[in-house]
Amino acid sequence: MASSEPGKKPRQRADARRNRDKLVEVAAEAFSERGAQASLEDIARRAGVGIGTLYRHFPTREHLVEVVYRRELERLAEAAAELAAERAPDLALEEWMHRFVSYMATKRGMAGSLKLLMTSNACLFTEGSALLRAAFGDLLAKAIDAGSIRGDIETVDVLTALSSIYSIPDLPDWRERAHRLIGLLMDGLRCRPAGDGA
Amino acid sequence: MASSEPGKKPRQRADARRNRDKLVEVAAEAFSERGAQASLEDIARRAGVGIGTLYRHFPTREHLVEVVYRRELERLAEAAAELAAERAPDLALEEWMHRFVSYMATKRGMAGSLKLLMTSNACLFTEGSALLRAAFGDLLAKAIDAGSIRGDIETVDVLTALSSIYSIPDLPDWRERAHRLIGLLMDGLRCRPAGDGA
DNA sequence: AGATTAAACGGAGGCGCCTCCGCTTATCTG
DNA sequence: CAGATAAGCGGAGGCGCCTCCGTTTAATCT
Repeated sequence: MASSEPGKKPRQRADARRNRDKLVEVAAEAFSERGAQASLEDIARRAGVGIGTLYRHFPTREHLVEVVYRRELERLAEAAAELAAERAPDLALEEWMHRFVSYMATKRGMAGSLKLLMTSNACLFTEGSALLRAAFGDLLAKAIDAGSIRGDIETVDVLTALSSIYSIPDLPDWRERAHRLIGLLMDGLRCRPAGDGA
Repeated sequence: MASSEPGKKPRQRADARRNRDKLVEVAAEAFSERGAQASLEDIARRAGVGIGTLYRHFPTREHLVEVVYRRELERLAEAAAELAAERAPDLALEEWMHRFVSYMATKRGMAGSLKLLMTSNACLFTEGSALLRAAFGDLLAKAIDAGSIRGDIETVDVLTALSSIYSIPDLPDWRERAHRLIGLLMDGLRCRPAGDGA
């Protein structure tokens, strides 16, 4: 009855795990640069495995897309802590917002395949995105504590601003625009010596 | 300046029209028996034309599906008049309802491709289906006038009944069930000599 | 009728999807 | 370490999608 142990480890070969990881990594790249309809055969090729291996690990395109999506989300959340540790609070916040937009771009590309989560642009910080909420809230709080940005700011306000930024209709230069807008947003948030408007 | 005439007839070759018609006919068959993802190459083959010809007439699968759908709808509406002319009013009504269910089955098969019209099962008698409404209303009125079915019936009531019939979840024997239910519905509608229940 | 012309044809070819199954190899056992 | 065993691999093969372009042919002109 050794098979009924709670910490189940029936067997997973090392090469299998390696291939799986490599596939996810390559797929993330492929999806972000060619959209969710990127060729699966191409992904397999770039990962250095046979197409059969890809299909064994991910029975459908949607399986693969979902795994990639989740991984990106977790990475983004982790990045917040790293950035907070190695940069000035306001710069950490800014950099994180840029990454957030890039992430949204990827997610956007996968929208067709992901029937989930994307129904409206309002539900972005629900569900699995509680992680993102927390990450963002931390960065913002740190920046306020450090006095690098204005204190009269609610987390929700900035989230709303971000929402409208990534909700820009799919123009060709979507990413550029979004990043520029983040620059503007940061300028608005930052504390300035003093000054009067005109 | 002969080209600016209002009744434009720039040119359409006879064989082109013939091929197009044949394709629609074959496609209707294919879609109804294999769903909307029936092989386009197979349709072309069965129609006796090259795949290139199919794609010239219908640039995307959706184009073809839509044309087929509209044709079926028109046919169904026309059938009402024919049936009314050649059968007893109650039998005409019954037969028409059976055809209606078959039509819905086809439409159901194409649901994936038709983003339109199918959003909810409530909107079935809107838009282009005004034709169907009219056709059905006529048949029902004739049957009531002739005294073959009960007079205390509203068009809307029977439509509602039909709606619930074709809305049966996709069980394997979906069509059978639906047709049996129509039999029941007709029994209920028909006038009977007299009689007391138990 | 014969010549002319462009509308229309058709299918080869390139690509992607997905399945199937014979071969490899990591892991376990003695 | 050798042998056993099944987890895992991979790519050929069959199918469908769609494009492209050389060939056919209906319609028109003389």
